[in-house]
Amino acid sequence: MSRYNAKVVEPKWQEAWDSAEVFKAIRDEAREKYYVLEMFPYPSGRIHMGHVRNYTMGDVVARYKSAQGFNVLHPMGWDAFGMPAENAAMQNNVHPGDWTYQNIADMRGQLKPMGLSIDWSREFATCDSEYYGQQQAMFIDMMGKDLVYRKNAMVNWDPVDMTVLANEQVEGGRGWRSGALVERKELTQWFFKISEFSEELLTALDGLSEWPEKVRTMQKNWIGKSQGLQFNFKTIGAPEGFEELEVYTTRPDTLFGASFAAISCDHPLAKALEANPDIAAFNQECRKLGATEEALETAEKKGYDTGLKVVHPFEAGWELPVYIANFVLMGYGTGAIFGCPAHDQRDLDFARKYDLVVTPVVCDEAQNPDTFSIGNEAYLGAGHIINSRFLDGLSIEGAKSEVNKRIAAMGLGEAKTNYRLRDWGVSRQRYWGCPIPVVHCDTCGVVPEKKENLPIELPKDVTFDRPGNPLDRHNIWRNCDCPSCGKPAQRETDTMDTFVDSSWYYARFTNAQAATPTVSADVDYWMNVDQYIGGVEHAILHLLYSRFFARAMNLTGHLPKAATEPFNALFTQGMVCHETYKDPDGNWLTPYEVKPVAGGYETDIGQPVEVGPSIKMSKSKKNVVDPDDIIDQYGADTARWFVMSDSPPERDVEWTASGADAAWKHLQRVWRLADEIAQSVDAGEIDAKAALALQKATHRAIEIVTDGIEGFAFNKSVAGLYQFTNTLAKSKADKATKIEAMKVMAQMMQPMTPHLAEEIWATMGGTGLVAQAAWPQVDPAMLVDDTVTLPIQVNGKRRDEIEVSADISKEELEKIVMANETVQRILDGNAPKKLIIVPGRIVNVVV
RNA sequence: GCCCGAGUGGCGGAAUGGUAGACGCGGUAGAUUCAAAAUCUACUGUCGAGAGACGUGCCGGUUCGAGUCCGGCCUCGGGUACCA
Repeated sequence: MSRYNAKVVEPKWQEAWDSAEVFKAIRDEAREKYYVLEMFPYPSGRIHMGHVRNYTMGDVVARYKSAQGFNVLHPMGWDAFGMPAENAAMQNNVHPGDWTYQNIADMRGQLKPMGLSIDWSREFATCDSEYYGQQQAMFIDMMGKDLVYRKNAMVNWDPVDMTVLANEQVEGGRGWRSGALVERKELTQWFFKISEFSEELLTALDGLSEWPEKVRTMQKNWIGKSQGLQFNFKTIGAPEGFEELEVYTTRPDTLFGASFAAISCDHPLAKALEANPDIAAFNQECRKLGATEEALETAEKKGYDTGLKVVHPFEAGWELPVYIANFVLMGYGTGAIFGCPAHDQRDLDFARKYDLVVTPVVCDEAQNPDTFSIGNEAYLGAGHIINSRFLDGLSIEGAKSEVNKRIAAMGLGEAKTNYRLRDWGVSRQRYWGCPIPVVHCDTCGVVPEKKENLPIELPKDVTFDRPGNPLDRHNIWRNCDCPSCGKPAQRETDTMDTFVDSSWYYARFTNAQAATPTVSADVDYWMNVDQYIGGVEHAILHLLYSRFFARAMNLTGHLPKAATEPFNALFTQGMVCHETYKDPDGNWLTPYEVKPVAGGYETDIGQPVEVGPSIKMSKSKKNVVDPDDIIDQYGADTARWFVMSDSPPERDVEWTASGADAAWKHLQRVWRLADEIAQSVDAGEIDAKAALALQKATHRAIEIVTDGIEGFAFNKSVAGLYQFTNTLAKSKADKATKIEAMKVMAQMMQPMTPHLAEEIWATMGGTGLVAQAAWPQVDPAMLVDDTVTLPIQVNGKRRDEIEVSADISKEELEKIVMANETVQRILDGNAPKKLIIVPGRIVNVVV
């Protein structure tokens, strides 16, 4: 018996595919295309199980679609800019570029042996100047279409390192390196006008029928459309220029329940009041809260009474105090609100703390309006208006429109639709990113670079011995000629958010070497991505930015109108999780640095290990496991088979080492079976019944495996293949029938275990490569069974089962059921109340 | 805090509102072997001798019938705009 040796077999077939250029995607208008794309990886240096799972899923789809006759595009690239490269530069004194390209080489070296059906000729990294130069060209085009602007925005500022920090680099309000308390600081930064597309991005979600509902819901909530009222309060005692305070509210119906007004610490009025040292100090304290929404929302609600008042618009003598409050966001609405504590939990918490009036103005229909009062929980439900003069008795909706009408008539404001979605700040004060291609000229102001000067390449000679952006202190690079007047000028030193890089890479893959961002013949043919696959963690930012960018590319002539929604179908796979470990000093440990002991883990030097929850594998938490061991030990097919088994693709998986061995055993078994069949000799009479049974099982397997792949339930396809293997192993059918069955097995296994499938295909005498064979077709006649097993329930509980012919009549079935011993015993002479028959499924006797 | 998910045997998981636990791991017993590995066969949710009872995170509801639908919770995970 010949043995299956993955180490020999896998490279052999990979070479065969390469030399036949099986996976090279060639534009061919005569053929229908299919574009499969997995979210490209960040080149951290090692592939992990998440990558293996993600790229195997994409590969299964790509190979399956190819077998169905589509002209498949399945490319790969690298999301190569970003912070880790700069961190490595600081820690290990390596250049971010060298570090990144070395990582790419390492990871490519790990990916290629997996036998993925990728067209590697289209590979690029976003840090290639050929790529980011085209991105700069599009930035300039977007400036031309007025999609880009500058404004002030907040960043995390480390006052010791004198540098901008990412949110991730702020831990408990302190800078991760310096330990200094982080402040919010205003900087002039570049923005894309994504908010101009709020409505469009929202309504277009309805057309994304092949996206998961949860992703569309998350994006909808993120865009956050709200109908409200924007109006002015008259102020009393405010500095000059602040005679009015403009607020935005989604609850104008609760205006008579107002008990205070509140402004953000970044509101112009709050800043104007900073002459008062107490207010300056309070504002400063608020700014130390950090810049994230989470930090602001979970912080204890605090306010400072400015002493100013605003006048209620419907009652001249009614004055409300004006607070500066740490929970009011400058970035949403007008940065000022009125608080109605009875019907907003945050406002209520605030009012209880500062002892403000709480007047209910919406009454629960189930309550008595005279006694309805608010405890420590705001009332958010439906009801009618009370305590509100001319609004009393109205519904919430009725009151809203009445208030809007009166405010508009008084000339104080108007109804307004607001969106939570903010413009996309793309400025990063960092080196390892795409330089923003503009020049600052004393004469001409801010001007775009000339396209013929692109790419504006990053200078190589930089150092990371000091914090901050090396571009800022690289005077040779910074100094340039103004593209407009030719006089000496200075380059912009901000680079772009890496989300920009990943917002159009899918389009670049359609012609990765072009001298323009895209080529219309190629985007026209290959776009859209038919199946996009990636993690749910990208449900909002990456996917929303990509949807915006595709629209911007359409407006600047780089994508056709048909590609403004670039991803036809989206599948979000679950994450690969692992426990986290910390040593007694609180440093993260990798799973390789801990060893199991009774009751837990300890370090190499015997220190106790604190075990944390199982969470998304990430470099920063060090809970990453290498798939290399499995690939080395068992081969790529085993690794691929293993990650497709068991867990449904959309679910998170917890990495465990057991099970890989089982996958390997199964593949060995299939090979052994194929080998036995090839060497077998028919003896005696041919068993026609067994042959038919095997043929039927084959077609049932085709149905299960096909449905599994179509439905992104690869684990069910795998289970079906296990079952089919068991059937085939036990079959008494003749050799020819078994060979046919085994050939179908090879075709069905090909997307998941392509190397073994080729080997079996060749052994069974298949023509050509199984990678190029057509997908097997189900013969519906082979799926029909003569008899069917029906469970019999009594009162919904299963009591017995009967075997009946598949086309039995209802009357006949009733007779059989009533004659059934178990039913008779339970009925005990009584007549049944009801008999429910679901044809082919179940019988339920109701007593 | 807010938004979005998930929760089923010892474990990974299966189940158009219709036999809960397919398939795999692990376990037990047996065959084979000088012995072992490998392989093959059978059994394997819990309780119970059995009939049967109980079982899908918790509480309640709809239904002839609920893991599945509805309401209210709990726990865990993802996102929260400078991690990618």
